[in-house]
Amino acid sequence: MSELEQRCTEAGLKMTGQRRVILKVLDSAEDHPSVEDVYDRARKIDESISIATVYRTLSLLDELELVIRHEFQEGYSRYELNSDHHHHLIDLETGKVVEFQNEDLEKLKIKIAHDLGYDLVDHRLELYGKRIKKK
Amino acid sequence: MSELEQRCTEAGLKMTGQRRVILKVLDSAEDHPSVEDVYDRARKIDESISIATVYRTLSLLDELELVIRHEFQEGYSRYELNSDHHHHLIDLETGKVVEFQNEDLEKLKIKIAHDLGYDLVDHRLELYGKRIKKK
DNA sequence: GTAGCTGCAAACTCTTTGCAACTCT
DNA sequence: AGAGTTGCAAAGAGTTTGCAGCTAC
Repeated sequence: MSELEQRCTEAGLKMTGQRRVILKVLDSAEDHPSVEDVYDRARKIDESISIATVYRTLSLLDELELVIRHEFQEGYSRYELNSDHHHHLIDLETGKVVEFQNEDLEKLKIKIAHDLGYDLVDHRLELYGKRIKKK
Repeated sequence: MSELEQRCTEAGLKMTGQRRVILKVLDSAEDHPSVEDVYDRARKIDESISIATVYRTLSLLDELELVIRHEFQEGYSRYELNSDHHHHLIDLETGKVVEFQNEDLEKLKIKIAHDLGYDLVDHRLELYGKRIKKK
């Protein structure tokens, strides 16, 4: 039983075949798949999975914070496993998503919120850029 | 003719009654109204405006960059006039939106993108927080 | 006069949900 | 056995669009 499956079981979820497949898809994803993506990949393993189950499972995983739901400005959601904290730079020409971390940024965010009289609970930072062309 | 109307005319838009009303609503908004909000406020001035026109007008204004379209994590869009550059902190308890600017942040964003090999074209930063309670 | 704009209703996209059947535990 | 889960299809929310008539220029 994978660590992910274990965490689901601990949270009280029944470990069904469909869930196992979806978790596997997420675990082996190296990108930030949309619901459609997860659905397509899951179907390659088990033809019978329905998209409603994918939606329901992803929602549950989001509630358990095992997964992070992103809404890059595309009109739908993308998901990724919740591991190390990081941000995203979206390549406007290719749609590629580059992950990054920055310590200064983390500190600055907290400071800004604090200066405004708030405790930072959550945040969202996305950069949208174009690759610098080498001459 | 307001400055906003003028900028629309210059961009080649016909200045219809509906557009004038919508621009007025945006111009006098002190918040970040949703499409519904704009629609409701516009209807108070002109009963006959349809929501399709509000959607179409806001899209146009967004293309012209006269307006900024936000998608805070709510499942719909909010708009504001595009004036000075700033970011938003959303109060998780009240939904209130606090605007802020931060020079260090601006520099840092550009630097991060550049270090990753990208020219920063656009970005999105939102903080979600809870007001610090005074004792 | 005519290109562009409007209201209306239908269509679209993404997501959620009611329900009866099924399946983990 | 029974609560939780599933697939299906229908419904929802927000947004877009085709069309015939209207209007600013």
